Amino acid sequence: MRELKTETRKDEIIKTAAKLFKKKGYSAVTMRDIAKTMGIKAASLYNHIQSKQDILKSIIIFIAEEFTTGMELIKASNTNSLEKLHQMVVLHVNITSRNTYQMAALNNDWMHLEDQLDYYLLLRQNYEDDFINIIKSGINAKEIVNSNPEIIMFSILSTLRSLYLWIPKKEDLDQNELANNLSNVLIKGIVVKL
Amino acid sequence: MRELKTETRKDEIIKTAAKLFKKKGYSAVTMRDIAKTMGIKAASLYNHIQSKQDILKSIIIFIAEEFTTGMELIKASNTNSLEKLHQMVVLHVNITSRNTYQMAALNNDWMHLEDQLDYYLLLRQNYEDDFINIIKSGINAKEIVNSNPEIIMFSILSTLRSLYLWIPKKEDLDQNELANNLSNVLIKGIVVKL
DNA sequence: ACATCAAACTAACAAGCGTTAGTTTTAATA
DNA sequence: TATTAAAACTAACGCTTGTTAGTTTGATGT
Repeated sequence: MRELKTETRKDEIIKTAAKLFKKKGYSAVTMRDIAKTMGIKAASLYNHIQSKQDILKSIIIFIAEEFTTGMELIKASNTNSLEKLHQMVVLHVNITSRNTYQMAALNNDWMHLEDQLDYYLLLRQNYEDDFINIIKSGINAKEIVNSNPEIIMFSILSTLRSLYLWIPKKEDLDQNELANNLSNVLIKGIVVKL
Repeated sequence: MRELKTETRKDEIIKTAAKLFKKKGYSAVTMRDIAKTMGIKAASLYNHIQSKQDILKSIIIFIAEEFTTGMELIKASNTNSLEKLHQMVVLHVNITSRNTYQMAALNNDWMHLEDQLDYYLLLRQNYEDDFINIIKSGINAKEIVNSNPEIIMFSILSTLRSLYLWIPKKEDLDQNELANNLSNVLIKGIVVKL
């Protein structure tokens, strides 16, 4: 009889692999590294996964689709552009807090995807298109300064994409406080207004 | 008689390697990849360099020391904190414009340094310490908002460290314009003040 | 024409890679 | 207790890796 497990052995392998990928990158991690960390032999991994590539795909596509889903909700929300940007900060803080290791792989190892590379690039392009449209709407509505929209997107997105490097060091800080501080800095800047 | 060459064969190897490291990461690039790109055999590389590790070290340490030198000049400059932050943006735009491939290796492959890892980490730590001290001075002088200095540093530094991903796509944009736009967005934010 | 020397070459190595095949262990079910 | 299935194991494969040793090439200066 088939049970409903909370975490399968495959999930453990993927989690362990993601942890190692964050530390050394996909290419530098061997199947023997992953196995040793789990206290088993490399060949045993293949009872649960199809290939090393299969592990990378599972990690990256899962997260990429979470971002896509989140962005759909933000687009559908009935709010102004600045509020949408705040929701995006919350989305990134939330996903990154729950998946620090996986976020490292998404950011650094996506180019090692094989079959799913085009699909990943499509999701990423759509996300960036949605992002820049929110910024352009904000400029049109005179909520956002009339600066180069690409520079604005680049600046904010770079910070959000680097969260995975920073969140694990600050486990005490709670998600809401971080998201609020961060969107304040990103949106209002840091200069004291006179 | 020894000539003074503008670019040695070793420099060409390092430049070629950096280009490939940016595309696939240090671990995924083989000596045969580098050689093939240059139209020679892998063994020939060893007439000019000591090891693969030697190439990585040359790339990363050179850039890290450029940042250290730049930061010393900024610290010594007789200006307020906001002006120092602007100078840091200029420093990053300048170094990144001249070394896009090398910046990728610095950001993504530093953990594969062996002998020089501790030295690199020291330079990075010193840089971040100097950075955060500038921010704290700005807060004390009431030039910068009294927000969490670590969040401010993280936000700005993430953007500056990601410049290498973005600059090569915008070869038309000139350095001064980019630096000015960027420090405006980072310092003044993006919200329209009423 | 000859010597020199940098920079290429061929050939090979030992170690490590992802992966497969077939076998044994383990623990729950009938 | 016997059966079954999941999940571990051993052993090995074909290939790629960084690197070395020794040799040939080709241009330069005397």
